[in-house]
Amino acid sequence: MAVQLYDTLRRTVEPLQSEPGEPLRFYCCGPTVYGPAHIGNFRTFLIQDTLRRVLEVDGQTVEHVRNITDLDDKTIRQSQAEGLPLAEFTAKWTQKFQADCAALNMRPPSNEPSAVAHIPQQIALVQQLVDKEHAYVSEDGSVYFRVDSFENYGSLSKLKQRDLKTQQQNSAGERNDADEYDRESVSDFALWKSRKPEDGDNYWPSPWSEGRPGWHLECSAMAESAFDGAMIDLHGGGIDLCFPHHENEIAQSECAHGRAFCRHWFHSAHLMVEGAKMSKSLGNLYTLEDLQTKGFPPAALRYSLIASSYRQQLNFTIDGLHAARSALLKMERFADSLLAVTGEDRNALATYINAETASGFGRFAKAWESLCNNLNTAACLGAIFGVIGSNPAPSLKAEDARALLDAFGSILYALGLQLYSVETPKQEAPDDILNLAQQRWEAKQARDWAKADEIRDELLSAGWVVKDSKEGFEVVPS
RNA sequence: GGCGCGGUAGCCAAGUGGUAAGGCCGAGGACUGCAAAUCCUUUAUCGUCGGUUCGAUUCCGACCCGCGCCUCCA
Repeated sequence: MAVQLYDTLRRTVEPLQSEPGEPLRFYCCGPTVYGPAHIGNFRTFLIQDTLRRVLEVDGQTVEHVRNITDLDDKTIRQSQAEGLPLAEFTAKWTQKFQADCAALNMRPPSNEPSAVAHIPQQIALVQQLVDKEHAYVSEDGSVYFRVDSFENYGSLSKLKQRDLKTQQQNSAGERNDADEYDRESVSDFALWKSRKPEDGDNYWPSPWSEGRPGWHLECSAMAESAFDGAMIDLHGGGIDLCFPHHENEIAQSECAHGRAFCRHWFHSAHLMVEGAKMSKSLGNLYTLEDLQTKGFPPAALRYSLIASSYRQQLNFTIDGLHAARSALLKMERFADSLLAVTGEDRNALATYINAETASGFGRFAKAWESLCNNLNTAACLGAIFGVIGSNPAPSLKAEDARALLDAFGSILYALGLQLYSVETPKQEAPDDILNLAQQRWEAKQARDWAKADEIRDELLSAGWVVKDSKEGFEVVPS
């Protein structure tokens, strides 16, 4: 079954396949590196990573490009606030972003181009647009794209040009006053921004003025450069980028090159936090680090963020994170039961987690088909737990257990879920607690239940729970 | 106003024209001296009102409610 995915442009679910013999060229609008990425950012990037993994399991070669936006108002402003050169500042946050991605078990993209490293390409692109009169130079040396010159403008977001032209108020009812007064139309957008005092040292020479490229232009130029001029097969991003960012990318690239920019558009919905829009002022803007500090493993966050439909808004909650963690533990027990049959230890699971399936998906066929069907991760997880619920391990021969682990491993690879990473770290109890627990154990051995229970209550009020087994006991934080 | 997403059990969440996957939590049971852990069992008629149909949660229409985007926010 071919991988199918909803296409924002055509508004239908379409098969996803590259040209014969070509890799599937997948471009994602990456993060703006002016601070730590939040879980909303990661939802989008995790969905993209998951799709890329599904395509790999499907046997496709994916050229995954995700840019780093290191040149825009926010990076400039924030670097200056911290008194750091832009490059040093963005390098710091780029590294943090990459570390977070690794913690979330995201595959590194094939290529992570940076905007600052593509200034010449961007200038060349602007030049083409100026030459073809799709762009014009203003008095201060800025260059704007002439939206009127591109008939298809608005086709992705289905916004009619006349709506855009007449729409001079924003959603708050305020006038959209441009801070530039030299645009021909309010819907025109900047390709090149002439240098302003607040830009500091962050300007580059160009045929029009010293300045810097506009944000929309960066992606067009980087995509063109990364794919060596070939058309993008699949372009992803958060739903908010649909308009105007992607609309503008299309306009720039198609006007410059006279051919289609991208075949298939992939947008993921935003997330809410505890029922409210995520924002700093509400204090509900989580980063990966925030959640790790609260004791949640990255794998639980990954599970939580990919477990529901990517096209639907996700309401992120701490409860949901607990549920994700419990669900992962359930998967671990399932893996344990299979490894017990093959006679392997937990370390062996890693050998099963890869894009290949030697013997097909077997019992996990439904789980795999769900992923192929518009990345239905929720149905996939449901199918996985369907298999787990009727765990066949006890009746399997070792070779069958290995085949099942092979299929399970490929599904886990596609979802990017890491098992055996969600245990609460063992916390060594202090000596006095251990002493008490030892006394309780002795009382228990002497069948002095009253005393044993008394000590257990004492431990509990000190914050420790005793867990007995046949061989002995352990104490864990309550 | 334009474009888009959604309203399914306590929470999260799939799905189909023929009487609703799954996860979490809760409850009951097994196990245990009692617990914990684990295992088993268990919880809905799908926003409202009409229509089409032998039959609709699933198709059509209307309505109500929540949310997102509408110029640089993933």
